[in-house]
Amino acid sequence: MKYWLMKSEPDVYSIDNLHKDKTTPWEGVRNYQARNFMMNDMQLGDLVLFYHSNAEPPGVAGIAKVSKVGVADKTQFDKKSEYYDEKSKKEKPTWICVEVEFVAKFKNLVSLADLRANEKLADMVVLQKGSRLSVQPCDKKHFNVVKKMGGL
DNA sequence: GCCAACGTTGGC
DNA sequence: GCCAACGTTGGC
Repeated sequence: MKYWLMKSEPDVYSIDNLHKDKTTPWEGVRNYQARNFMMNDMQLGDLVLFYHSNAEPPGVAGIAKVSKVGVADKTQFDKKSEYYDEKSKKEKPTWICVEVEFVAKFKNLVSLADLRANEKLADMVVLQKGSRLSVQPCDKKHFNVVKKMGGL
C-alpha cells in the first residue's frame, strides 16, 4: 500500500465536493509525471492526502483513497473541455487517471504553515522548493504525522 | 498581482 | 539534442 498527496483548488473541487460525491475521477491532469504516478504506481486502496492549493490558507483538508485505477480521463475527448486533447485516441487514451473515494475530512485544515512548522515533515515532498506536481508520492511516516495533525 | 520554479515548445 | 522563449503552478 502506498501513500500520495493530490492537489485540488477548492474553488474548483474541494474535500466537501468529494464528501458529497463519495467518489470522483481525478480528471484534468495534463502533466506526464503526475499522470505516470496515477497510471503506473497507484493501486486500489492507496491512501491520499487531499490538498487544497491556491486556497486561503493552502493545506491538507482530508483523506481519500484510490477506488479505481486505469480510468480514461473523459475530458480529453470533450471538445468543449479546456482539457481537450485532439491528439489522444479513443483506442489508446493518452490521459489515464484514477477514481478516488472520500475517506475523511480533517476537523481542522492542516495548513501549509503547520506542515512547515513540523520538523518531522522537513523532507516531505510538498514542502520542497518548487514542488508543483499535483500528484506526488508521500511517505507513510509523513502521511501518519499529517493525519494525526488533522485530528484523526 | 508578483514572481520563482519548472515544464513544454519549437527553431536550429 | 540544445536552449531560449513562453506558459503554468501556486505561494505569498
